[in-house]
Amino acid sequence: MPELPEVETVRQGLEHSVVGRTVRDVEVRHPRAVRRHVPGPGNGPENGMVDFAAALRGARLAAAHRRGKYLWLPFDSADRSSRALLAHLGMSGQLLVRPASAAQEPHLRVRMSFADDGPDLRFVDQRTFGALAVVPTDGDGIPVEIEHIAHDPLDERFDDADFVRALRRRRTGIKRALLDQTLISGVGNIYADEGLWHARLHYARPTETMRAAEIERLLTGLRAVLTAALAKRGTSFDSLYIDVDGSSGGFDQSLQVYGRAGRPCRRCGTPIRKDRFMNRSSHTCPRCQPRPRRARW
DNA sequence: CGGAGCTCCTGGGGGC
DNA sequence: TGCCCCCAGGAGCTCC
Repeated sequence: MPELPEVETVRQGLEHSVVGRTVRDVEVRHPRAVRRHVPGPGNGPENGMVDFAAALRGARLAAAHRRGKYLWLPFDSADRSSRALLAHLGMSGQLLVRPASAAQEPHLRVRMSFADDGPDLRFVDQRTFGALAVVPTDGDGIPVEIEHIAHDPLDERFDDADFVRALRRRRTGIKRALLDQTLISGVGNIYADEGLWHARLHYARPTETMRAAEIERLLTGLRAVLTAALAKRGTSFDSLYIDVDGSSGGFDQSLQVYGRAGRPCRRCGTPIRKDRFMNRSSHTCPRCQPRPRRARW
């Protein structure tokens, strides 16, 4: 499940292997992969697959940026300066730099070749929750589609005091808030569970009852986990996440609660508990993270 | 408009 | 062995 450490690892790979290169050809092999692409006016048939490929052909990719779990590569020629290739990996999306001669992956969705005859960039996505699009960018160079995404907790622009205020105004449970990308970005199910364990907070804790010191403790825990995971190039829990070279991340060995149901808490030895919550799994230590009296879902 | 539920999707794995 | 169902979950959408 690509979250901040995984997406940032992919971004670094793209910066190294794709930035500065010019797209020669684009092959869209599955319409769902470009479902978020909006064909521009006067761009021929109202066919997102055709328009996406046409918009990308000939573009020189000038940089690789990330906001939360989104990646984008702005185009740099003058007439394309306000457009970018936007990518979200969803649950199982992979951006792979592969030799043009390499065999097709089973779930290859989009294939891009480059004018320099170097390796392809391939978008492979088993569960098809991910997507690519060519989109307009605003005056700050940010895709309009993702202006609503908050800064992530490793970003120096992230304002702790603003987050404390915004969180305490919410009327929901803390995990639901952590997964809301308009409040804090880059955190998904794995790192939310890990961060809450580090801060000894239960996922159903009502946000409006949280003290500023508890929220700071949570940010400290999240930052520790995200930083350590990034250093290991991410978590490859179900092997669907790999970086642009096809290598796995190593942080799954360091997970404290996620995927450890029934096994002892490494702090107190109590068996880790797994609950269904928000139509997904949540992992807690029942002793370190007691359920609040007034739980909020 | 904030909050919460629904939905998209595929392949691995467990149960029978 | 084969088949069915559950499970993994990010985020846009819809409804209240």
